[in-house]
Amino acid sequence: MKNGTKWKLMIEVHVLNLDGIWFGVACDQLQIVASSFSPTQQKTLSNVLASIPYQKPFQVFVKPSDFAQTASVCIKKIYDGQGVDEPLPLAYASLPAYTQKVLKATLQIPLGYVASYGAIAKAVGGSPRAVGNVMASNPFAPIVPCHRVVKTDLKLGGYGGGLRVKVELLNREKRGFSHSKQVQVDDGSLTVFPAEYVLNSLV
DNA sequence: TGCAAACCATAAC
DNA sequence: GTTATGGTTTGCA
Repeated sequence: MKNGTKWKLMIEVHVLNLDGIWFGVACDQLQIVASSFSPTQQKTLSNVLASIPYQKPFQVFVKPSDFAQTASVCIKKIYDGQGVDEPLPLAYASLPAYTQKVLKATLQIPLGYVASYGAIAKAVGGSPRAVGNVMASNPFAPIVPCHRVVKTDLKLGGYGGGLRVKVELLNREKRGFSHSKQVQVDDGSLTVFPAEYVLNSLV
């Protein structure tokens, strides 16, 4: 734990169960390093550990720090379809530049809306396939709302946490919007569609 | 519809 | 370096 003269930055890993879902978050004192959720504690924990992008000592706490507590509550709110008022500080720095761009663009998709892989690719550069890759390895689920990214034909596409969860999240987030709109991302704009478009096409 | 090829950033070797 | 791998898209039959 100690490295000679001073403390290393410690990563704290915390899991909690809310409504039968295990939420996990890894953070240091300043920002979230990784997050995940799944039906089992073990899977959540291993997901989070696998997502920690660099080797640092970490510790699993039973009693979370204030920051970890706040982060967990935010994740739960997101899972409930409520969204959060304040953006959570995420540790992007260690991720590849393109990954950062895609994640940031994904964060711009408003609650209740979805965007396509292709549209994101257009906005940030690269190809839809590459965007899909970033989503697949999204270390900040569900904080970065990769569940709001779908195929061009408004079919679901895939989801790391399982398609059932993706549908569930979109169902909770839907707000009865009826028109697509444009949102600004980094250096382009992104067309987003109401979540209903996707949910309605499921039946 | 369904298939095949192009797409392109990463991770793994 | 090189290769394999996708949460996709598009075009063509």
